[in-house]
Amino acid sequence: MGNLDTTFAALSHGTRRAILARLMHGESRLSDLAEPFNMSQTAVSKHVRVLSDAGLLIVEKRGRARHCRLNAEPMKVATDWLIDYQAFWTHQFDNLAQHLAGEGD
Amino acid sequence: MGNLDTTFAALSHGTRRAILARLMHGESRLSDLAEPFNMSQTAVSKHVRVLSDAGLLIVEKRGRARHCRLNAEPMKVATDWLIDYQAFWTHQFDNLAQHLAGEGD
DNA sequence: GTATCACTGAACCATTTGGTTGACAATATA
DNA sequence: TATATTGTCAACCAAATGGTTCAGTGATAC
Repeated sequence: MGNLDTTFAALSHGTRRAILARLMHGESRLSDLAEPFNMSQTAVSKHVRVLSDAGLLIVEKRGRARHCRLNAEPMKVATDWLIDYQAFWTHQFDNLAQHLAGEGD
Repeated sequence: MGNLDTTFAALSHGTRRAILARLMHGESRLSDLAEPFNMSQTAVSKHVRVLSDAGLLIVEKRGRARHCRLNAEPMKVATDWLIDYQAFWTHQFDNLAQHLAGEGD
């Protein structure tokens, strides 16, 4: 749990990103999360499991319901990794790359 | 190509992230990319294909070699998506969530 | 022209993923 | 107690993923 592999893998599915987006508005029960999706509750439950394993949300058993809430911490780690490439998407990454290559490793 | 699904999926494998990291230092031939990895060149070629399909690198045929160079643009899109959650990992995302939930959707 | 290098494509394989259904467990309600 | 709600677990399935090997293609070097 919590490594870049599992974080990025968890984020690579639209349904799971939609679940996270929903949880930005506040915590939600699993059945409420499942309602808008055109799939079985079991399927949504599996997606929640993937997100939970990745540490992106926290499930709390309360009565017979499971309440999910966002835990964005792993996203920070993922973002930190991506940010290293910022220079390459902002401007002349092409030149920079050639420059670095020219300087010898 | 270029959607969040394929971008995050491409980033979810350590080998592929290592390839991208290597390309930060400048472009590289496929065989040079493959060298440090303990797997066949075919396997690396497949990873490069995944990255290429995701738009994260550009392959240019030059003579008999394939030269790969970084294209970080899709990372910006992924980062933009992640940044929306920044408030939830910086401070009291818990309180914020409860506040938003309390305010009614 | 022939051999070598760099790479792709096809076939294969094991594992994972994303979905289904049906049975069950646990909790709340009537 | 009986019943409905909430969710999990197990079994199953098709498709995708990540790797292999072997054969072939196209460009370079000798």
